[in-house]
Amino acid sequence: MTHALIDGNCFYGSCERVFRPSLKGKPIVVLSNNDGCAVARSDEAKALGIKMGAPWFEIKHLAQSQGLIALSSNYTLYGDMSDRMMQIIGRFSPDQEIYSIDESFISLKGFDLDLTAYGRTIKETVLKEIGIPTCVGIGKTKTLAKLANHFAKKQPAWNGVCNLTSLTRYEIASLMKQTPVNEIWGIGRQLHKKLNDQGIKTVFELAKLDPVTAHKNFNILMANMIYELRGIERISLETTPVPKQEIMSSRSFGNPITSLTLLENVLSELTARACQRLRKQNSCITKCMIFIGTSPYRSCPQYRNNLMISVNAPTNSTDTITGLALKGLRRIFKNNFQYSKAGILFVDIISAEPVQGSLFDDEIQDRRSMELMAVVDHINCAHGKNTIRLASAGNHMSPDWFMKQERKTQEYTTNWNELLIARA
DNA sequence: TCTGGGGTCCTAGGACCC
DNA sequence: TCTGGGGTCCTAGGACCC
Repeated sequence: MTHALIDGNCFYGSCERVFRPSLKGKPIVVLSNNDGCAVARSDEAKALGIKMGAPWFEIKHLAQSQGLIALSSNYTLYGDMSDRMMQIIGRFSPDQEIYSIDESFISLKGFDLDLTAYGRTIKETVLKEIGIPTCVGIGKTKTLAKLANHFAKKQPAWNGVCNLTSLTRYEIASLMKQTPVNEIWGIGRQLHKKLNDQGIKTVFELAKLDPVTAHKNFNILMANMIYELRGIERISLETTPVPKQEIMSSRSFGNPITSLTLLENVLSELTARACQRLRKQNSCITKCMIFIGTSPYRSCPQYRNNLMISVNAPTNSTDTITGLALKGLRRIFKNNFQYSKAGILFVDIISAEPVQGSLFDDEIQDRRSMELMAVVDHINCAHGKNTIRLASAGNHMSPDWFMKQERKTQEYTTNWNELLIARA
């Protein structure tokens, strides 16, 4: 097997730069919701020492002193740019896995050509067609492709394309000896510490470990990582999207909420969003969890609670689920707290196809509800989200309304009113 | 003043069964 | 004083990813 991993460099920042070329060459960061912390950094911003996830209030001073530019996140824009990028990449292989908003694996199995040159062509095509710079990593397994991508990004000599399959064993070993073990896909903070305690500091040292012992000392994931580093495939390419086993819709609020009514509005809309995603993958739920909480970062009285709710018969109806969610909310809501977060989590997701009705279920009602939801989704898709919603979601009340987004750019590609128009 | 939102997989331990 | 062995299912929590 041979895989390539293509990922967008500073993807969110690059999307912004496509529409505002003046941002090129400047230190920019894209902030999370509520303008909370940096979730994307340009090379220039990294050079200023800004870490991933750095809170904005801690790096704000760099705007004055170093010309750092911060933008609120514009997920509609990034989602659309991602779709376009993935489509372009998909032309280069019959098998593609879209791993995240900015990363895609493709299979290069059986490709009898110069893979390094092929990687370069992919990179150049994406740049030419949508203006997003990427890096390409090629390896025998997904883990090796990830590692190659890391080299392509970190070491300028590769020019953005690193093909491990073109190197000798000794060359690969030498690269692995220079690479700290935590650069591996799947080694986070805790595992890094544990491995370090055992004297395993480099990728090379990890690859040398006995997978069976590693399974005992850690878990199966660690064993798989070692096999993958040795070129033995353990993680396969997922070319067809698998239905989600969990769906979460939650928000933190820039300005805390104290009133039950407002919290009901928020939860109602979050539930509607989650239900829409549920129907999109043609699933139902039998259980869900709602949660609310104050901010642990504020020095106000703290309260956090959640409630697991069971549904009578499997459903994906916004109407039914919202009713249950709001009823649950009233049970866990307490007065006199400053709520900073709310959300709903769907667990126990099952296919919508052969729904087993409960004894007490009115089947006709259920079918009508499904039809109603299909119409709602259709209208919201054609005329913009939130065109139709439940009355409990309130009038023009959206969770995003409570979000701080002071630096957001326009939806250049998905909103007629915000298209970029060249002036003569 | 100010710290995101969305996921996955694995393991341990409890409840329950025979 | 003594308290099986084996199995399943479920849940909570930890670790990781982007």
